[in-house]
Amino acid sequence: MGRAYHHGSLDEAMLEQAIAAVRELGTDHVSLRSIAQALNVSPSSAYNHFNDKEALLGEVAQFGLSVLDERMANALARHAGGSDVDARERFAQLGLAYIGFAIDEPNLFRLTFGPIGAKRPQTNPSSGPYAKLNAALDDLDMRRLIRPGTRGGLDTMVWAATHGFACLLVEGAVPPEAISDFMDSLAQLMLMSDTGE
Amino acid sequence: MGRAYHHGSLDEAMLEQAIAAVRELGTDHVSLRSIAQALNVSPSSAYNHFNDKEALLGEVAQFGLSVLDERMANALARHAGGSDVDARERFAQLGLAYIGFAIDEPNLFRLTFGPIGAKRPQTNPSSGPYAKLNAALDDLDMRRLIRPGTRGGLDTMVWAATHGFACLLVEGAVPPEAISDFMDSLAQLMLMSDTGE
DNA sequence: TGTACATCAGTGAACGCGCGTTCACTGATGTAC
DNA sequence: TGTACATCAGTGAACGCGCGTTCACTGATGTAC
Repeated sequence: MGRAYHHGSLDEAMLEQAIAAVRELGTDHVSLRSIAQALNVSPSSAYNHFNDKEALLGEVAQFGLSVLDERMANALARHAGGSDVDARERFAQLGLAYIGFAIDEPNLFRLTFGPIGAKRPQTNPSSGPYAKLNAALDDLDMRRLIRPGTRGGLDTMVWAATHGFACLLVEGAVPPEAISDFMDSLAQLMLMSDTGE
Repeated sequence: MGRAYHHGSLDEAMLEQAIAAVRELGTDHVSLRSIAQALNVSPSSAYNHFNDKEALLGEVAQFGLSVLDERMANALARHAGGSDVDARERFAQLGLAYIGFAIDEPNLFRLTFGPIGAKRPQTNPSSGPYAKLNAALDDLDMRRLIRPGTRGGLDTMVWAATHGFACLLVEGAVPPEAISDFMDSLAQLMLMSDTGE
């Protein structure tokens, strides 16, 4: 029970607490002092592990990105089949994972794609959300499921559309009921018609 | 020269000062006190004109929206012709106006579409940026320039795509050089091919 | 035209607060001999 | 196994700050008679 003088893993504890605080209160209402207080630790102890407040928030942003990436990976895994229908479904689920992240974690979403998160160099450009989107598009393209000649700008386009929709959703500019229409519209624009109807 | 005891139009002066401060520093670094100070007025005087800080920032957000709307109106006016080419050009310029606003006024853009701005009821749903986009799409649709059957979700889709691209641009996730590719890709997806190439 | 008075946009002091960060320090840990 | 010592993760007090908001007030303005 005796609280050790050395915490042992204060850095991890602080990051976890910061993540919880951002999730609950939003980045703007998180302070180093409140995090230290929540851990029964002096306000200055944070400086043994982080350069400053922004460094800690930066790690929270990175965590947010990893959560998004995990959600997208799960979405892919859930529809791993080899058929064209599976490929379509994977693409759709990737977008829904992105949007789901924004809905479930609005504060994390805002931090991850806000000024602090954007400043971070992405960990690995060959994995991560953007790479997953690109791979899904390549897959659709090889199957000749996207409109011929449109592959070029499609990654940025889909990324922007999905990200923008998620932003609008998070700020309440668009209601959640609009999600399925949005996904349908996106598929309709970029995919070859499947049913022929 | 003698400074009047009654300022005369302190409310307008404060709003102007707030706009300037947001533009320069970003919403997070604007305080009521600094605005009062800049106008050589006591910190409490703001409360004769605004309920609280958020009320003032809300008006700044509204101003931001009006700036965007004006830019879009100008874009339309610059290409008022009656041909199909003009209609296409109007649509494209509408998007570029949106993106240009984000680039030229990143802090205003963030405020306008952030939590504070989104809380505001839109002044008039029948004018404003969204209505302009809708009208431009209707125009294209009547001219049979958009892919048949895609009109339905297209307003939300284009709005999301443009907004998302602007967000990515503002946070530096995408370079300005990507703008023209983005616009091309958007046109390619939703418009009937014009040159037949 | 002159006077009494209500109005209300300003003042300035204060409340009470939390913030990020620095600094000299201390005490627990672990290693070298 | 026992001791000396370096390390460094913590402490706690302080610095210096700006913040939003309230409050009793005052003095300029404009209106009614």
